[in-house]
Amino acid sequence: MAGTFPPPAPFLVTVDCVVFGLDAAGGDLRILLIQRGIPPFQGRCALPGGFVHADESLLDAARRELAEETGLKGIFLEQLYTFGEPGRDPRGRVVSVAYYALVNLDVYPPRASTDARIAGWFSLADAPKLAFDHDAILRAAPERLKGKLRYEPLAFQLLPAKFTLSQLQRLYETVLERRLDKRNFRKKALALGVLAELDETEEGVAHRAARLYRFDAEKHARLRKKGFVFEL
Amino acid sequence: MAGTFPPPAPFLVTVDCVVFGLDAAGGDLRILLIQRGIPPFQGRCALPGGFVHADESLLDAARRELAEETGLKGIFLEQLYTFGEPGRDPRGRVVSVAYYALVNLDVYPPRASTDARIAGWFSLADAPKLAFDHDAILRAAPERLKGKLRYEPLAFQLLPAKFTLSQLQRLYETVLERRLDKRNFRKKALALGVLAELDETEEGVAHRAARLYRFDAEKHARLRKKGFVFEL
DNA sequence: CCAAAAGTGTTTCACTTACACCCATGA
DNA sequence: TCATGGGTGTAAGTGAAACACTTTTGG
Repeated sequence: MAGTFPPPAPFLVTVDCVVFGLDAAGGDLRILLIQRGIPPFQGRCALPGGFVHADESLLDAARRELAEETGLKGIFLEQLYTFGEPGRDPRGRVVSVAYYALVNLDVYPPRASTDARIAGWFSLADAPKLAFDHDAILRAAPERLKGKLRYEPLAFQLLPAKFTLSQLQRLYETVLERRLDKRNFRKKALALGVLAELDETEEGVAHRAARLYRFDAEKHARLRKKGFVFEL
Repeated sequence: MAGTFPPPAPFLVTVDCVVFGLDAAGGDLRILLIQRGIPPFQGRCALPGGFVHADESLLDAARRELAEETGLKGIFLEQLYTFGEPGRDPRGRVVSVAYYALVNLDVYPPRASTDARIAGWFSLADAPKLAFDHDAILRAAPERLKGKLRYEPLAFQLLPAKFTLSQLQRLYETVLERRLDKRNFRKKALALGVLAELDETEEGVAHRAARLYRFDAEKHARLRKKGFVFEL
């Protein structure tokens, strides 16, 4: 590069994804890990991800790697943070742009299609030690989720399309790590005006069936344009 | 890289800094731009920044570039977002990790020390068209600042060490783009318990001199450990 | 004495919190 | 009939918002 000294150093760029999934009961937030099929760290657990290709955007790369390594497509994906300490990757100077993804476990049973094996869904508490500096990436993600859940309708990415208010509440309790009052939560949730009540109830439960709701994304988009801020 | 196909693409990595500065009156938030001394976009305005060296962290690179191009040292610096669209830089595939910085204009009159010239402090409204995709980076920064100012004591990075409550209020009004009630603001600010009242007043004003305060960072750190969350 | 900003309390309203019982269902 | 979670209202308290005048200082 004319005029620059020292000359720019060559880098490799990867994307890595922290994929959050909610179990059916809604009481446990899990992370999807893969097991590396190739060195370095062969056999170790890691976040799904890989090198960004020459002609694709960072987001496209994250989408592609997620599809290749986990089979997940079309799910919520947002940039989290970029990690670039020298020495974080033995293959050389590698910068990793981390993303976090949200998915409902029921709808998308993941399956790998490349040489990375799905290791499975892990609770944050009992995730194994990961390859590279993926532990640090993993720790950063729940903080972001915690912060965003309050002010953006991210919860509906983790729930099935039709859900009960109790499921929604359990999700908030799980992510925010505190108990919420049932009556107050329901009042506030319904007052938002973006939950559509369905003429259906859940099935196959051994107690009174709960009413189902869906998130009205169109209504939310309309309200947002008028200055409305989702807050729960 | 054994086992990867196609082989990882080579990238260059830059850091770019959106430097916010507050004018003395406190009513205008400005951005520091430099004028590029070398191609590409020679002569155009741009954000201060440059290539990350082989052996330095991203944050260190941001600090170094900021010092080289603007003379600013030891100021608040936090990662903002990473931009990596193919084609965003004519020199090749370049990923830019953007940072934002906060500085008080009085304390740090900036001066360049490399071939990048200081172009000056610009209001967001009348910033010129920038090199690369720096316009997009520039647009992202105030959003982040707006969000963080409410929940973290960032304001004190923009103000002088000793400031009046009116200055603080003007800053909040400027960044949040809405008027605040004077009595309510002062009540809330003082109730936080992290502002130390000084036995001094401002000088050289053509009206009643206001009491000066400073931010008590130690007290804030102590309170934070006990679960206190700054909120204004 | 005038202009300019500093400084100061109270009331109203909205929202948050705390709290307990009956209902519907399937096993 | 029992166990399980679904569903509901009210009262008290807390924090936010609205609001106007007097004080101090330098010019």
